[in-house]
Amino acid sequence: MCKFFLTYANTSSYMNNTTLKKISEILGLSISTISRALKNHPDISDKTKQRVVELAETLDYEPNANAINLRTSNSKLFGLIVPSISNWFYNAFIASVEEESRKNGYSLMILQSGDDPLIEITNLKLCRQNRITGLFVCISPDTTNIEPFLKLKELDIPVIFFDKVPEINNCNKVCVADSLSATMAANAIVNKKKKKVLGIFGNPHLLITKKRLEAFQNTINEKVNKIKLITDHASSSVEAEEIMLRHLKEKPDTIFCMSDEILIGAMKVVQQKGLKVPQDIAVITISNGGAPKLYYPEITYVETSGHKLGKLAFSSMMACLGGSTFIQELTIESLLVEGGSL
Amino acid sequence: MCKFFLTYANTSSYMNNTTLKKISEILGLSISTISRALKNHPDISDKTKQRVVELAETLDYEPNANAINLRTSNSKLFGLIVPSISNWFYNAFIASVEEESRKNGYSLMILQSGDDPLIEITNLKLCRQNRITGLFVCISPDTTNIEPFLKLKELDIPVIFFDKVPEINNCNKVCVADSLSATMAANAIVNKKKKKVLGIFGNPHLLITKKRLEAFQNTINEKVNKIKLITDHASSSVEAEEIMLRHLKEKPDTIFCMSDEILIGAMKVVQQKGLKVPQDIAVITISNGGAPKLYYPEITYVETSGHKLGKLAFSSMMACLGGSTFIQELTIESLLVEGGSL
DNA sequence: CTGAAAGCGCTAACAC
DNA sequence: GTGTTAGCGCTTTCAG
Repeated sequence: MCKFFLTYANTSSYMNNTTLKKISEILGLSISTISRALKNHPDISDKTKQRVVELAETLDYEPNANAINLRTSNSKLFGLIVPSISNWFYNAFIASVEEESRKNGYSLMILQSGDDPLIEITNLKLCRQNRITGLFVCISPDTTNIEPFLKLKELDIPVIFFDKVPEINNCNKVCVADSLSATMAANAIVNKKKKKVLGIFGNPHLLITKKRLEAFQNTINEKVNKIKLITDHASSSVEAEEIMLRHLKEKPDTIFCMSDEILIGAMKVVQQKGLKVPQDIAVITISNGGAPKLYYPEITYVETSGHKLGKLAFSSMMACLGGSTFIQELTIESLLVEGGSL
Repeated sequence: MCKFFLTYANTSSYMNNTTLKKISEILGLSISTISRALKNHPDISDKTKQRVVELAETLDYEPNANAINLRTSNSKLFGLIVPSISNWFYNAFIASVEEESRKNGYSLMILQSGDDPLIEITNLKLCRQNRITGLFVCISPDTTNIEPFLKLKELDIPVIFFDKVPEINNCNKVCVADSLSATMAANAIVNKKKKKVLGIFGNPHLLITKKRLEAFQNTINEKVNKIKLITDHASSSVEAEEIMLRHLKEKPDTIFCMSDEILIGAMKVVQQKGLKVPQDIAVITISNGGAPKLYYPEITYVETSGHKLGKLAFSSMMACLGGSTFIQELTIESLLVEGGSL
């Protein structure tokens, strides 16, 4: 006991943490016995277990994750790198991955890159230094070199690319159905017998934009061109607002927005001009579901669910961890959610 | 060299990570020399440093954070527990804290409680197990027992409560100016000579609601009651919508919303009824700034900035870490941001 | 059923 | 300038 109190008095502030050693000294047992007792190992007698568990609780013992990771080389920690968490879609994705992680005994280290490739690399280093078990990553549009990410595979750390994925083949990707979503939106417009559509798309350099634009155009145009289609590109809500304002003179009867960001810009103009939706102008968008519910009537949208994508990414991760070396490119289905805007 | 390759071949997959030992074996130097060289220690000769750094880069060395933390008892890791990241205000707060953390060489572990006290405790344990250096926490409304959080102080881990803080005194808190914000909004309404105000407030059990309601009422009423004030409570956007619909018959000329959530509900009704803002009805809200910009005209709001609060929380944390034992209750100033809605 | 001992990767006296 | 050594807290053979 004397030794115990001596140790106790000696410790620096940080050392107030209870350790196996401390418990073992108080109980007069070995460290390994304490360790086993706390994990409910069959070798240990029930009486011993009880004594140990009791004291551990009294002393508010929490295992040192660093020591465990160091010893076992199994951090039970996932990394998640995303351009920004201030986004409905990524919010939903993260919430979903986090929930699954927690349920499966993993923690999640969430890092934002702010669409800066340099910060992205810093974040990646951080993940590596913390010896993450696996990585979920959505690369920024300006990321040209994905080598650092692929290097993780040499270390047997699975990498699941999500949403914005590299254009190479030998990696795991989970995506929303870009082409299909745009096609579904286009079909919904066709079915409503619309005549003149303004399609506002995102940054033309992004793969997602190219895919959605192409699919949308094709679907609209293959209907023996009875529908007039105007398309334009906006990289922000404010740009979308300007574009909307400019093209309104051409009297479109329907607006298609490629994303929430664009929808928000377009809807400001709808409010500004006092347009009635859908009488004066019909609106349809592609969305995770947050933005369309801001308006009256609620906007009809093709749902690309961040939540579902998160679940998919997680199961893909678990498959990799389970030993699957099968490279997968997975896509979640989209769904038309009818509001009153079309 | 033989030994090196043997080791290499032997290692399990995870062990592909380069370690100081591996470098030391290849270079025929001791581990400590490598360690020093990599930290640019003055004792080490420039030639040695160069050789070491070069090989480390070739081998893609990343220090093992777990080993360092274990050894130094300094994790350079902050924990952040928040009800939800799907929220403009918390988004801004987190982004701000994360940025500051990164700039100061810390990482951030973001955890969501989903307003569930049980998950909150799980998250807290996780933080402790990872031996965080400090904690930022916004408690959920249902959290009754804050003892576990205060216990961190015994371990010399600073805790900064933010936004939703406990009602006790001996802890560090950073908050937005609840009463003042409501007062400012009320004054803005008074200055515009409005006659009949509908104030929609949040969940009546929350401290934030009580404070804002009281300040708002007092300010409106002290103007020799020329202004008629109707107040009601909504716990969600949908409820706000219903309340708005119900009270519209009483013909208020101004709507005050306590939060983004409520604003969104109220604005759906404005759209539904085709009301002109501010001619038919004026609107003012308290917000971080995201939601008011969704509408045309943009909504006038009293800004309670998540970004500023994050900065404040961080500096408060650094003060604690710097040895300050001074318990602080800090508040950020609010600011009236004029849109066109009042 | 319990203990002793080695070692995960790293840092920091302390030697020389 | 460089090496030796001990030890952070934990798991896990191997012995008894």
